[in-house]
Amino acid sequence: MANTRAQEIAEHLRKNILSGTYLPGSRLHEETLAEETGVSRTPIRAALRLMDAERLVNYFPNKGYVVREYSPDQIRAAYQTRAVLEGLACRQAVERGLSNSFKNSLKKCITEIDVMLKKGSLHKDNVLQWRHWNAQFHNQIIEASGNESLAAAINLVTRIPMVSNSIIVWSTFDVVANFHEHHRQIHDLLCRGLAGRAEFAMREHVEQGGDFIVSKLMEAESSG
Amino acid sequence: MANTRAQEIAEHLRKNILSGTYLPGSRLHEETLAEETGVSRTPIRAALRLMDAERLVNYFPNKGYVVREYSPDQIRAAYQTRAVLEGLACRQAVERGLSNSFKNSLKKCITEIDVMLKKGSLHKDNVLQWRHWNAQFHNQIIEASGNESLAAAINLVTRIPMVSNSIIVWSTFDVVANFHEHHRQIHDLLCRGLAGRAEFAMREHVEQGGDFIVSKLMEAESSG
DNA sequence: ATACTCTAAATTGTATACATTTTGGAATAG
DNA sequence: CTATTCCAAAATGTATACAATTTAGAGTAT
Repeated sequence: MANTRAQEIAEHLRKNILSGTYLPGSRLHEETLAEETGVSRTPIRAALRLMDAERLVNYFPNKGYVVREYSPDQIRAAYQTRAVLEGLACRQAVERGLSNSFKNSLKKCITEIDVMLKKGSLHKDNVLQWRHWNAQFHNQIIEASGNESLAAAINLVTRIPMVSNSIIVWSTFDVVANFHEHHRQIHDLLCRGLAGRAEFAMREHVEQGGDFIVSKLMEAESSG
Repeated sequence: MANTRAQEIAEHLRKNILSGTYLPGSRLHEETLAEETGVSRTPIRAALRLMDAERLVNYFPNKGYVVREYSPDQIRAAYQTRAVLEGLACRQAVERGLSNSFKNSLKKCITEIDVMLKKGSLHKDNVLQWRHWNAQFHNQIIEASGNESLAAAINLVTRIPMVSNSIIVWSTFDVVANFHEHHRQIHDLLCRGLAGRAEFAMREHVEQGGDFIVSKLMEAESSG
């Protein structure tokens, strides 16, 4: 895993763009980044090109790179796209046949969150954990589909500056509990081999996630 | 549109990889490419990074770039992914509302191919035209969906070395005629506002395209 | 004041030189 | 003959110098 500098820089940029350290619309100045990270412009430029291909920044030839901005409509559209893709992941995972180790591994994602929710509220410290097990749940299904193109497409579509990693919006307990029920249902449908129902349950799950995020963003926009 | 050298090189590579001039599995040597194109390694490397992000090549750190190889299973998976995505494009295009100019423009893609097929056989010279109007049909629907993420995901998934641009396999008249009927049906469903049926008609259309390509590839593999 | 031109600074794009890593084969030991 | 070690050649990764383009602001004319 001894990567090249450019890849480390790419990881650095990805993280800071997704988390909002580099805000949407802000310019990414090559020399500044080079000084910040202690390398020359060469690997910086290589990393920036990757960010462009990953749709995290906009590239304007001879002008530079700007962190990509998403309107609420665009975010909604991205979630709708993700919804059909993750639905497909469920269907193909079933069609391919689920191993017992997969079923157990997926079950763990649910029981871990069970523990957190048992208290009736979600502690600040648990949010990171919740994000971990939530991501695990989704990623394991995607991997179980055995469809590389699908995985790549989902990656492309889910990484949105300042949204993907936004922690705050998920703090509403009721919503988290509701999504947790979705996961439980999806797990059940998968294990019972009900490919079609699992597909659409996942679709709806992701669509609701998108609805929630967009509504939260609109809220924040109008108030602050 | 006055692009940078790196972008020109990227276009050059993309074209040659998709068309099979650079065969899957073959190594892309930086200095050789630099000599071929008459530029230094710098823009070559920039372009190669893009090819990596577009999944047209595999990048092995400190080793180099190799044109990506797809197994029949992977190609099938890519088509299945594309199928749900283009299905979504149909649904969203309807939900968004179709302009008259769009309907006519889409209709033209059908009538143009009508002319070609009227003779009962497909001339060699027409194949390029057919590919043009076929691509137009699909792209117009994608554009009409107004979903940028969706368009990006489809681009990612449809560009497969030596397959996307393979002309030969589409030369079977009956198959082309059948797909043409699909287009006619999809156009009709779209214009009648039947979003759900259009979604699944397109899904099935693309899936059948995948079936055909994979079967042709297997054929060619076992014979040659 | 406004709009325009022109120039210098700033920024990105490319070429080249150098550093690091990988590769391949000769030499050698078993 | 096989396997191993080691070194030189080749290829990729990075830094730096230079070219081309864009940007910003002073100066000027209307």
